[in-house]
Amino acid sequence: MSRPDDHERVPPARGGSISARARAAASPPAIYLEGLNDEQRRAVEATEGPVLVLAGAGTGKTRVLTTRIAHLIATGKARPFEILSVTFTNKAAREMKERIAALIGEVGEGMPWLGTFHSISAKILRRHAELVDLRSDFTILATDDQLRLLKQILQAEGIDEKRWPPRQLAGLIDSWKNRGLGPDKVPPGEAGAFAHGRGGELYALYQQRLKTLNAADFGDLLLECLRLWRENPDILELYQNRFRYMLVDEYQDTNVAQYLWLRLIAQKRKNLACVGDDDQSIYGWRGAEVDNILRFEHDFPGATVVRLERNYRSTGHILSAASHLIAFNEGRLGKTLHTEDEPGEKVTVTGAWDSGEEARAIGEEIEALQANRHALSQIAVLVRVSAQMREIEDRFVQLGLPYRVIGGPRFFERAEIRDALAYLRCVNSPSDDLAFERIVNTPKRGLGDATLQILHNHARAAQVPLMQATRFLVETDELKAKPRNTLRNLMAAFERWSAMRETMPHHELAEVVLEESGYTDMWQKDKSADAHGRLENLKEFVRSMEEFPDLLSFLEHVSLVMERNEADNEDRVSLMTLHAAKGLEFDTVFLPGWEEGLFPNQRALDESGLSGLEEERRLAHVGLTRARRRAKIFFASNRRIHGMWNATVPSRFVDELPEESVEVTEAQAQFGGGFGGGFGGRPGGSRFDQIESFGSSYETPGWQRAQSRKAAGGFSDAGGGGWRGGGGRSGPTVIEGELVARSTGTESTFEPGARVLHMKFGPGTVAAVDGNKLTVEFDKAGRKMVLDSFVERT
DNA sequence: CTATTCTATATATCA
DNA sequence: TATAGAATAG
Repeated sequence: MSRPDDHERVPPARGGSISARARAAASPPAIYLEGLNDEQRRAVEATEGPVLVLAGAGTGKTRVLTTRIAHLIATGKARPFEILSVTFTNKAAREMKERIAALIGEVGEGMPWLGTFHSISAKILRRHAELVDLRSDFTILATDDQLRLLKQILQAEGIDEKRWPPRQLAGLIDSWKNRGLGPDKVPPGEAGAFAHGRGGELYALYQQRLKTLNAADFGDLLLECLRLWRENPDILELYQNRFRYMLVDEYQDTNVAQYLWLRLIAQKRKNLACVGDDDQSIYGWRGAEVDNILRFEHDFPGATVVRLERNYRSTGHILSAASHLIAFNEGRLGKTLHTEDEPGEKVTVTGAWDSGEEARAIGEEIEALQANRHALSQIAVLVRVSAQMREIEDRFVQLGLPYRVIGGPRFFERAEIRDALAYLRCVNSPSDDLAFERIVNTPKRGLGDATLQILHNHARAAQVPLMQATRFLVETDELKAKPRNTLRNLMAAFERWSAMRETMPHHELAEVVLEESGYTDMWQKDKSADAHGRLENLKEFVRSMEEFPDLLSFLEHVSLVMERNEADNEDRVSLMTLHAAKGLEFDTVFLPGWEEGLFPNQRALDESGLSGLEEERRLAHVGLTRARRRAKIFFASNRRIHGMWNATVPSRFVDELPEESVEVTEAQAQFGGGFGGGFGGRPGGSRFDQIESFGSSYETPGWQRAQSRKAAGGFSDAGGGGWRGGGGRSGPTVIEGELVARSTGTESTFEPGARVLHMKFGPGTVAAVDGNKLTVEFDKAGRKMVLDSFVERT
């Protein structure tokens, strides 16, 4: 993305250089300002001093941001390379570039300082790497490299990985880095929480390792940038002077490190404009500090605050539902969204018997919409946790509904891509130990722990990179004959490839390397389901290299900016998590799983209490405000959690919606009466008779049933194990009826107290019988629910 | 060293 | 229930 920009040496503009003035004069009077409402216009034109734009969902935030940049350039206040513009995702950065280009004509590389915090920091660090003990070709460590490194450190320190998982340490280090804390500044209490007080020490060791590897992890990009500026005031001043204007998108998502970063860089000119929405802060768990936005006026005295409250996206009912809900939060700056759009359809709340029925109902509603010529690409299903996706996907597959999952593992995080990358990193830099380790035995070459250990020992003893140690060792008899030959061949191959670099375009070289190393072969021989897809990914990987001039620039940027390019214009339903949906909008949005425990998520509540709840509520608000014309909420009364069925209760958020904007329906009339019916669950069934509207009230049978269950204490009182209590317990009759209906229908011949033998769990005593399901107290395995066909009488 | 069996674990995710 | 990673057997 960012090639070295050639504007660097142009002397800084002074008020209005001739060219800038000429440009300003040449452009017709501010066409780009047309169509903005008063507030938006104010946000664009308040160029001087600190500005906070509180932009509610759908109020034209991105438009303000891009117009503001266009305005700065068109009026000659700054040239493109004097504007620092920070976003959180590459996607946002890309979109912004496109929109600016559309406004003021092609800027292309002219906005070199528009990017993510990380890419901008990396760019700065590469220029001054030596000042923070790195070389300018340092590698950027992805999460899995980071974990491997930590694991090595834990092993070297003799710390039990079981008791102190590397992941946990990685999480801790991350959270310290998010708060701008170096190893020396870690609060003793927190450092003590890991491995008997060795947390801080391990953090320091990790940082030390990074330096010797000439590597930085994502957190370091920011942290080292901070250190660079703090320790070198002259360099700080350089950047303070260069950036005449600064803009930050999604300010509510900034963490402490990013806040400090901004504060340093904005200290001098103070032309910092932050755009954000405290009601859309949903990343507290990864270090975002809502406080940053709540404190803005305090941190930047004299700040101009502009509120954007006119929503251009959603209809009245949707907006009032979202506003009413979010008003239950206490820690907020307070905005009142309004629209001049018509009220539109009410938000629907639909209760379903279980998650399967919920998925069915969604599928059917989508088919109905489809029959009404609703574009599938304008429909989204937003879930709280990705585990919810499977059942919905299953349903879509059955119905033949085209869908796409948004989010999930990124292209460059896939194993095959990281492997391929590791090969290239080795070709590029023989001292890249992490890359070498990754691929020495991939594909399998018969090199195991033992061999690797020898390499490691020598490398450490001689203070040389692994590859160099290997080159030396294959000429000695330190190694057994077999691994020695294997390694010698591998080293020869790397030498060959390095030589080819001179004579061959880098993407062809990549092909050769993957072919000759046997890597492509490995996947071709693999006959698992996803092997084909992996080969496709590898092809795409090689193809994507063509977009870069050479291997070096490719490597330098993949870790930060490579994304799966989904040039998919097909008409499909989108399925994603609520988090992934931020910033998107759809005509129709389905919101399944509004149940206590799932949403608001129990874990969020347990770990963060009230602030956790408020973040969950903001997430609900984000979900609702993604919808332009239709928002459809669902909850199920029974859901499987970690494979165990649980009775669930509608989310409190459902109760926080304004009654006048909500319509309550029932997914399946069959169970509406509660008792008696419900046997013989017919799959499919007719399409519309199941979704009955009982008018806009909270008085449908299902609703009341759900409420009474809620009042009765819900699943938490049901013994924790869902239905396992069966016979003995006084669980809701309906549940048992349903359970029997789901089973083969034959009543088990076992009775409580019978001794049985299970093929897996061994001997046990039947505690309860429920249809053909038994609850057995096993002598060894404990209490489990099993099908009677899996045990025999003893 | 590799293949199999076993066991622990399960919010969200950006760079 | 599903999966990833570790222990164990071959």
